[in-house]
Amino acid sequence: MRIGELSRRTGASVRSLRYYEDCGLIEAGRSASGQRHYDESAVERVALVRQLLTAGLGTTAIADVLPCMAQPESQTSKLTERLIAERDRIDDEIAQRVTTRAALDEIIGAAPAHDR
Amino acid sequence: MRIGELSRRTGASVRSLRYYEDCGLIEAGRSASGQRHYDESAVERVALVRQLLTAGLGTTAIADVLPCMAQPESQTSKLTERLIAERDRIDDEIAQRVTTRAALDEIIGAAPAHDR
DNA sequence: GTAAGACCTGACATCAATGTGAGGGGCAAG
DNA sequence: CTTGCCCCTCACATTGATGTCAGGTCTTAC
Repeated sequence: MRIGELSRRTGASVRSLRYYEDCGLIEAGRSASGQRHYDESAVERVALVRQLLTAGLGTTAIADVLPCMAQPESQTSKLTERLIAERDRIDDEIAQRVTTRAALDEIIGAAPAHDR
Repeated sequence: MRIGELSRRTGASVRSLRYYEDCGLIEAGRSASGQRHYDESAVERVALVRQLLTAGLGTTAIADVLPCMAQPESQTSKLTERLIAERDRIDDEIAQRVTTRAALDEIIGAAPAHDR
């Protein structure tokens, strides 16, 4: 499939897909005329990239950890360290948000009942 | 206290403190010569601002919800809506991160034991 | 009063992901 | 062959919080 279809099927803009490629997050074959073409697996791959992006990973972090997620056998201890570091960072973010969420919730609870 | 001390006591850079003021998140008195001075309560206030920032709220959202947090009686139904919207957004972020965290954790679990 | 250090404003720089526009090919249907 | 739509690259713009630099003023201790 070409980039427009991949965009439609993943929800990522064409611009973003090209950007992900620049960052080494996805790969594309090229037709003789230079147009990108993707196989089916790209859809899932892009979904994974987007999940990690919205989880707060940067593109370089994703570039590091993606190989392990695609092929577990590629996992080195260096990469495992990286995975652990990112997991721990996510843990911190979760903890921070849980705390703040509770604070907001308490204030909301103090509002007149009909506002909730 | 002046801005340098507030910076030291909160961990926020001087630059950031001025920015928070521009955004209406903190207030400062001014000496005759124009220097900002803060009272003790500013320390806590800045801490709250930073907590909300790291929870992913933008400065305008913080400007909206801060008044409620400082004085619950200032809460209008408009503001309550805003609080609920932000809480729900945080909920989404938490859910997203929990999912991703689990995925990372599973991959980490597949690594050779001595790497963990 | 002078030097050091803290403060002031204003403006430009940074990072990351994405938007947007220009200018130019590619390809399928009529 | 032309029309319309998709694609290409390059490059500049955007958003938000923060860094950084410049040129000038204030405060404090000597």
